[in-house]
Amino acid sequence: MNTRLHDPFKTAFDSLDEFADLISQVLKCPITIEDANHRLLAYSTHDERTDPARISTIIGRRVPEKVINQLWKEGTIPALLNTNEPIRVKSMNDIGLSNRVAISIWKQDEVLGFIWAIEIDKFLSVEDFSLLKKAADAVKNKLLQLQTRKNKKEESSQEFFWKLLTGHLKAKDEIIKHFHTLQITPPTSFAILVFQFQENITSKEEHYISYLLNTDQRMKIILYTIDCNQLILLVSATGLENPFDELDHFARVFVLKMSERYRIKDINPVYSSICEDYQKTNKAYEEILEVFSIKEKFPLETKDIFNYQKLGIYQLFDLILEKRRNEEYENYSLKRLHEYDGKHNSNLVETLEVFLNKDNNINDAAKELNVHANTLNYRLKRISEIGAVNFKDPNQKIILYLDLKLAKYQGI
Amino acid sequence: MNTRLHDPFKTAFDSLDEFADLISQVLKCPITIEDANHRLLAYSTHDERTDPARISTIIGRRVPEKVINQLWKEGTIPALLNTNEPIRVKSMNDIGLSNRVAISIWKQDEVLGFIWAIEIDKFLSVEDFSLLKKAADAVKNKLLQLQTRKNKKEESSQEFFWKLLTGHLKAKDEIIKHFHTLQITPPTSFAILVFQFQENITSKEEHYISYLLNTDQRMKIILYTIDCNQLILLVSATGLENPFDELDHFARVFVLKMSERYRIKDINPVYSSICEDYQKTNKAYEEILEVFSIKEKFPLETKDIFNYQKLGIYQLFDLILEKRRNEEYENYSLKRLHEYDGKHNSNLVETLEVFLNKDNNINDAAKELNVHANTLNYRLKRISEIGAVNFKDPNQKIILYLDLKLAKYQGI
DNA sequence: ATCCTTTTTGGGGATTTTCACAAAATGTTC
DNA sequence: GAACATTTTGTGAAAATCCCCAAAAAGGAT
Repeated sequence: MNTRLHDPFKTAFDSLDEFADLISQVLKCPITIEDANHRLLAYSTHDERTDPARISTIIGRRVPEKVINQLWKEGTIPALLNTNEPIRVKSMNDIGLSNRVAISIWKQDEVLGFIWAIEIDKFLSVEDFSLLKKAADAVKNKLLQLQTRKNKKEESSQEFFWKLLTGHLKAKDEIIKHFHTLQITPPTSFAILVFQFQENITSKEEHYISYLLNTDQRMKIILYTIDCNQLILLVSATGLENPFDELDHFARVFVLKMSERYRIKDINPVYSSICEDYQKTNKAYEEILEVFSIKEKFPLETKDIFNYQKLGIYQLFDLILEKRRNEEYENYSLKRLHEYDGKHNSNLVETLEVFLNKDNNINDAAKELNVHANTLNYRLKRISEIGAVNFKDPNQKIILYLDLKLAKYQGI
Repeated sequence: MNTRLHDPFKTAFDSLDEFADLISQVLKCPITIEDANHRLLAYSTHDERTDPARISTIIGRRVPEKVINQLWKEGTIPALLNTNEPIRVKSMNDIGLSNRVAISIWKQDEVLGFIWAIEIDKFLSVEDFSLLKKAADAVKNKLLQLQTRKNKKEESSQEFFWKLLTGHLKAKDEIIKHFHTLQITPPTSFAILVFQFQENITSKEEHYISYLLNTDQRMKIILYTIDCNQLILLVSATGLENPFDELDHFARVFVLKMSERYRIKDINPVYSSICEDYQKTNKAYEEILEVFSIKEKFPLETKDIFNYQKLGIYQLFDLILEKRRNEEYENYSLKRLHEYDGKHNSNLVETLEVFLNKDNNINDAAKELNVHANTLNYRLKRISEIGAVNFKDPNQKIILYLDLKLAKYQGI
C-alpha cells in the first residue's frame, strides 16, 4: 500500500482518458491533460464538479484563446515552460477559471503538454504536488507516442503542401485525393500566408511558431511548412466575412506575439489573394514572393502593405520605371514645378505630393505640411497654373502621382 | 492720252510699292496690295488719308486677324476667291474698316493676292472698277516672281524641318546654322503640332492650310511641312503664358475653321510637349505619333486629349494590359463586385467607375447615375465592404481605376 | 530704402458635404 | 402573401469646405 501510494501511476493504461481518471481518483479533483499547444488530450469524468473554463476547453477540444492569453500575461504559462514543478493558479472569474494547479510534462528539455488539476473543494497539499509530478512523469511516454504519430502526419502534409506550392500537382482529383489521405476537408476558399523572418528559422523558433499557430483559434490553418526564413501557411478563408481584414489582423497578432513572447522581431507577413482553386496555389505563392521583392525595393512606402492587392501602384512600379527610362520621358508639369521651386525656393512639388498622398484632402494635407489650409489652397491654385494641372481630372492626377513617386525613387 | 487712260498700268516698275503708288495716283485713293495670305506686299504713300484697319495692316505687315475673320463671315473673302471682279465692302466701324473696294489677283485658277482701294472721299466709278481690274492683271507677274522666291525658301525650310523631325541633325551648331541660313531666329522653346486629316492632303487643301496658318496670328509658326495626311508644324512656345492652353485653343480653332470654311472635317490635332532643345525634335515628333497610335485604340476615351501629357493613364495602358495578361492577374475587389452584381443584379461596378471618373465627387457621380446622393453613399459603403476597398487610399483607388478601364477595354 | 510682387494667414459667411436616422420601396425566401 | 433583408430616398443638423477679402509677412528688384 505504501509503495502504491508512493507512486500510484506506475501501472499500465490503454488510453489517456483512463489515466486522467486515475489521477483524478488519486488527487480527488477534476483533471485535464493538454498537449504543448493546449489541445485537449484527455479529461477525467469521475468528478462532475468543474468550472466554465474547463467546460469550454472540453467542448472545443482546446483551451479557449482568451484563457491562454490571460495565462501568458499573468505569467502562468511562462512559469510552466520554465520549471517541471507544479504551479498554482489563482481563480480568475472574468475568464471562468477557478483555483487550480498545473504542471508541465517534460521530455528532456522539451515540454510535451500539461496536466491541470482543479481545486474545487480542497487545496492540493505538498504531497499532492509530488503526486502530480509523478503523474506528469508517467504520462510522458504516452504523449511522446502521440507526438510521433502527429509528426508523421505533419511530414506527409508538408510534402503535399510543397507540391501544391511549386505547382507539381496539376490534376484536381489528385489534389482532392491527397487532402483525403491526410483526413483534411479542403475549404472552398483559401489563402497562402507567409511570414518572413529576419534569420533562418531555428527548430526552437519552430516550436514557438507551432505553439502560436495551434493556440490561435481565429484562423484555421490547413497546411503549413517552413522554408529557410519563411513560414508558409495555407489558411481557410471560408466563413470569414472580410477575409482581408481577418488575415491582416491575424498577421499582426502573430507578429506581435512572436515579438512579445519570444523576442523575435521584424517578421514580415504577406498574404495572397483569396483562391478557390487549389491548382493555383503556386500562383498565390509566387504572388507573395513578388510582394516581398517589391517590399524590398520600397520598404518605407510599402511597410504597411501585406498583400499584392494593396500594393496599389507599386505593383506596376518597375514596369513604368523602365518605360519612362526608355522613352526619356519628362513630366512637363513636374518639370515646371521643379523649376519654379528652384527659382523661388518654394516647395510646390512637395506640396503636391502630400496633397495627393492625402487623397486630395486639403485639411489633412495642410496639417502634414504645417501650413494654413488657405495657404495650401493658394499653392494648389499656383500648381495648377504653373504645371497646367487640372485637379478635377483623375487621369492627370494619376500620372502626376506616379511620376512623382518615380522621380522620388530615382532621386534617392 | 486716250490709250494711256485705257491702260495706265502697262509700264515697267521696279518695286511693288512704286506700283501701289501708281494705282493710288490713277484712282485717287489709298491702295494696299496683299498676297494670298493677307500679308502686306505694298502700300501707297501718296495719299495720307486712311482708316484704322489699314494702319494696323501696315504696322503689322499683315491684315489683322479679326478683320480677316470678319471678312470671311460677312462674305467678302469667299466672294473674292470666287471671282476676278472688284468687290465693294461696306464700312465696318467696329473693326475700323471704312468703305473700300477689293479685287483678287489671279494666275490661272489660283489667287495670288489682293488689291485694296479705300474709298475715303469718293466712291469708285464703273470705270475705276475696270481700271482696278487692269491693275490686278498688270501686277500678276510680279506676284508670281515673289511667290516663286518664297516657294524656294519654303522648300529648303521643309527639307530642314524633315531633317529635324527624323533626327538627322545631331549637332547643335549645325541646327543653328540652318536656321540662320533660312533667316529664322529659332525660339528658345517650341512645340511640334500635327494635324492628322482623314485623307491624304491634296494640293488644294494645302492652299487652304497655308492660308489659315498664315492668317492666324496667335501662333508663331516657325516651320511646317506636309506628309501624306499629316500637317506638321513647329511652333514657337516662347512668350506664351500657358503654352498648353494656347496650343489647345489654336488647334481647336484650326480644326473649326477648316471645317467651317472648307468643309474639311474630322481633323485630329496632337501636339508635343514644350521643347527647348532642337536636337530633341524627333523625340517630340515620335511622342506625337505615339499619341495618334493610342488615340486609335481608345478613340472614345481620348477624344478630347491632344497631348501626351494629358493622355494620363492611357500612356501606360498597353504596358499594363500586357503585364496583367502575363500574370493572369485578377483584381479581387472587382471580382467580388462583379459577383455581387451578378447575383443581385445591382451595378456596383458601374457605380464605382462613375464615381472614380468624377474624381470622387459624390454629387457629380450621383447626377450621372441618376440616383440620390445618399444612394451613392450607401453603395460606396457597400463597395468598400464587399470589395475591401479603402476609399481614402489613393494607391488602391488608382489600381482599381486602372483595372476597371482595362477590364472595360478587354470586355469590348 | 522703397516699391513691388508673391506668399501666408486669418476671419467670416455661403455653400457643400457628411452622417445618422427613418420611412418607403424593392427584392427574396419560404 | 408574410416575413425578412436589402436598397433607395428623404430630412435635418453638424461638420467641413469653399470663397472672398484683407492684412501681414516675405522676397526681389531697382
